[in-house]
Amino acid sequence: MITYPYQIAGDLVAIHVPETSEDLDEFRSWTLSANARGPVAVDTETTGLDIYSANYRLRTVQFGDSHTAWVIHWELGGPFVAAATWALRIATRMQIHNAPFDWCVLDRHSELTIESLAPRTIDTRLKAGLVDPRQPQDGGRGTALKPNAAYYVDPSAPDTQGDLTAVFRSLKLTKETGWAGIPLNHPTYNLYAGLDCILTARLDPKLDAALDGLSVRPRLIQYEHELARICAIMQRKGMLLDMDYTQNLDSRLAEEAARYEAVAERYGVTSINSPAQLQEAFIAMGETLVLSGESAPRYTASGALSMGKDVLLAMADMNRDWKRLGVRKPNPLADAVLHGKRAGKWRKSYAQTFLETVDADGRIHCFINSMQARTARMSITRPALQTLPSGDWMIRRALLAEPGHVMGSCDFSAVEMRVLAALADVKQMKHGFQHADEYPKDEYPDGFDIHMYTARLVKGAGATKAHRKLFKGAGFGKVYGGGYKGVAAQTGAEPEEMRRTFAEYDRMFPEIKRQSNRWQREARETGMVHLSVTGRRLPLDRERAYAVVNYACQSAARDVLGQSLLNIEEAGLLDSLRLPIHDEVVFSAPKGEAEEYARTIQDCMTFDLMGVPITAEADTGGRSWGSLPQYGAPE
DNA sequence: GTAATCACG
DNA sequence: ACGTACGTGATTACT
Repeated sequence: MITYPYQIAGDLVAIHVPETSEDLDEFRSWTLSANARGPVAVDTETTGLDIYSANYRLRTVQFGDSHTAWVIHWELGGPFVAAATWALRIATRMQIHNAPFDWCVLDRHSELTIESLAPRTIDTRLKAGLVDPRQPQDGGRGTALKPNAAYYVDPSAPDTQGDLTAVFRSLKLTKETGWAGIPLNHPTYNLYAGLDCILTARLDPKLDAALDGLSVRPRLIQYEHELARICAIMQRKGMLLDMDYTQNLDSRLAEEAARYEAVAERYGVTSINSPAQLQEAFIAMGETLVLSGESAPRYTASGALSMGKDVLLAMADMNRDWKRLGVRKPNPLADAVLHGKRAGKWRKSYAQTFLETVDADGRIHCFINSMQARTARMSITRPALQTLPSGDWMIRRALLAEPGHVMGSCDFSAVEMRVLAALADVKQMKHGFQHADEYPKDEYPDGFDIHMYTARLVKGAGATKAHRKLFKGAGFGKVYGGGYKGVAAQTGAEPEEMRRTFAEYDRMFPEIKRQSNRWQREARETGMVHLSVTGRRLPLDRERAYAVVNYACQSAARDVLGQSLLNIEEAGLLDSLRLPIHDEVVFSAPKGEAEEYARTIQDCMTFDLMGVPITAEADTGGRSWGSLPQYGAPE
């Protein structure tokens, strides 16, 4: 047995690395007594993040408590695998930092399943996020092990991940190759593997004390663990990729990008993604960069001339839907850059990422972070399946329902507006939502619409679609905490007209401003934290306290989606779930039962929130995601 | 690493 | 007193 002594928070701790079957017997007897004392911290080291790739390996499984850690060399197989598997089976409670990753690794590479691990798991990363959800770039501590261990356990605790990358470099390995290439017996690797467990074991009670001191509801902590499990199960299932289509798409986009890059090169632009080169070329062509109807060029945050999409579209004489405006002679470089950049982005960010992340069974297993944003919104990475182009079916066409299935999606109707009406007790708005079914069909041919309803409240029966558009902008402005100028800039409306619309909106729905002021005052009295309707802590930036309306609405809408996921599991349809997308779920349903699945999921996404009905509408399509009616792919 | 850009709800 | 668009992920250029 190799034992590494270390000091954590002034205590002597030991990291054991068993080498023989006698050592493993000692590990077993420690496990039995540690398990009797309380939860056991668990962690894994693997060859990287691509859990589902063919050559992926689980290298070590670590177990620990506050003073002792055991690094079991899974990679050696036989008795080591047997001992670790046994320990994972008998553990009554496990503390894991970022459990979904280890659940998925163990589910794929050991005999244990997410279903058997999750109910016994305490995720310290989830707990840290409930204390403070802010990421480091937003002024928070972040939820990684390192900053939390440093804050709660020992300020001088090593950066086990960061320091290892330095070790990788000394071994002529990189951040990418290091996890697979570092020798299994490397002392720092084993020391840090064990230390992570000890730090996790010590972090957990500190976080419990913090959560208790902040009166965070135990039910909320349990809810987040259930959502993490559901998202891990979606990740394990993955989504089928149409390989032939995607390979074809990749080469089509490559050809298209090259074609437009060649055009740009004729104007001296060698990198269409370089704003500096574009600016120079446009000025050389005699462009003033002042958009029609505007008095000055657009600038970026740091004062450079903007070369963004809006500017390029205007020069190419196109609107936001890429339709010709006919107000000027289109600039051929602007047109080439727009097309070239789009083809390049779609290829690199979508088509190629699909092909790089797909597993041997043709499935894409994105990472679903069930509690990522400050508002606890979920995020999806590797690939970012929440952000595929929605105005064109080309990319979504690459993702398929199961054989014999069709794709479905069910999205909430104006959920953030409904949540706003509920949370701010907006009388007239609530009335509209509550009586949505009673409005005449000729007034709302496509069903009740909150923005048209608002326009009618203000303008009377003569309200037009143009009015609706203005009030829709104002509604979004309220949900985002924006002002009329910002909304006017975003929607292209006249600032003066938007200012009037905002005034009318405020008169009709005075409760929003009132609630915003109340929330901001309460937050200032309680350390710049807003307590959401589900008891979630939402830290505010002092200089952007107005954002509280957005945080309250966005996080409540996220919790409504979370409850829907629990309901869908309860209804027995977890296996059909593919993705959560903020106000929508994507599912795969057997062809003959698609309508029934859609109805059930719709029911799971229908509730009452403080007297306001939350409703959802499901759609089903053909085999591909792109074939859903809103995208319109032929198959 | 930062800035800019572009994809989404 | 006044007004503020919110939240993400990924890529590329450039320092």
